[in-house]
Amino acid sequence: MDKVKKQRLEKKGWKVGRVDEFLGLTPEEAAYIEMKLALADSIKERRLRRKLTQIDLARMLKSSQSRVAKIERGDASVSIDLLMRSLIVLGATRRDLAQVIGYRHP
Amino acid sequence: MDKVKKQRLEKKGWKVGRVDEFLGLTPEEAAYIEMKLALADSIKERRLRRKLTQIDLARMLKSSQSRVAKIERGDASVSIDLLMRSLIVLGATRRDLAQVIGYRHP
DNA sequence: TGACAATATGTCATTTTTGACATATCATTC
DNA sequence: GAATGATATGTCAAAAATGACATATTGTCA
Repeated sequence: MDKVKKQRLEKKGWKVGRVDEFLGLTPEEAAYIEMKLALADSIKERRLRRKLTQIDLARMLKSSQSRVAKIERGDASVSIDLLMRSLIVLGATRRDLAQVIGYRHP
Repeated sequence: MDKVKKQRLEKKGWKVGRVDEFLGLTPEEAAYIEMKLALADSIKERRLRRKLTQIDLARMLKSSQSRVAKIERGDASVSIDLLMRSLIVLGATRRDLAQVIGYRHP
C-alpha cells in the first residue's frame, strides 16, 4: 500500500500507526478494512441511485445525517453492524450483501 | 417463524418482544438475525475443522473462552464485527464470507 | 455574487459491545 | 462415579459505537 492510501485511511480515523507498522498490516486487518470501505461505497451508491439525501437515509436508520456521512466515508467509528443495517434498509438482500463483500469493487 | 424458533432466539438474548410483535418481525430484522446465526454456525464449523478449542480461538482473537461460546451460539451481545473478525482469523477470505452471508445455511 | 441545499467534521453523553472472571454444565475416560 | 477437558452461562467494569448537535465546507443555481 502506498502513502496516499495510508493518508486516506488515517484521515478517516484508522489508527495505522507509523509507516513501518503500517506496512506490517496483516492480511486480516487489510481484509477487514477493505471490506468496510466496500460496504461504505455500496451504501452511497444505493442511496444516490434512489435519489435520497443523507438526511433521508438517517431517518430510515433512526440515526443522524452526520453519522450517515461517516458511514459513507468508511469512518473507523462505524461498525460493520451499522454498515450492514444501512444496506439492508436500502433494500439490499443477503445476496446483495454477499456480492459487495465477496468482490473487490471497481 | 414458529414458537420453537422464537424461544431459541429469546434464549440467546434477542429481544423479540411478545408473540404478536415477533410475528411482526420485518424481513429486514429477520435477514439481519439469520445472517448472524449463519456466521456463528460457520465459525464453529471452521474452528472444529481445524480441531481448535474455544480457548485456542479466544487466544487468536485476543478474547476469552466465554465470548467465543457466545459467538458460536449467536448470542445477541455479539456484533457482526466480531463475527466477521472471527471468521477472518480462522482463515476465511472475503469470498468465503460472501458465501456464508449470501446463502441460507442448512 | 449570494442564497440554498447537501454533505462533512468535531464533540460528547448515552448506549452497546467487549474481555475477563467465576462458576456451571456437559462429555469422555478411567 | 470421580477426574478431566471442553463448552455454556452470568456478571461487570472498561472500551467502543451510537445518535445528536453545532458548525464548517462544498457545491449549484439564480
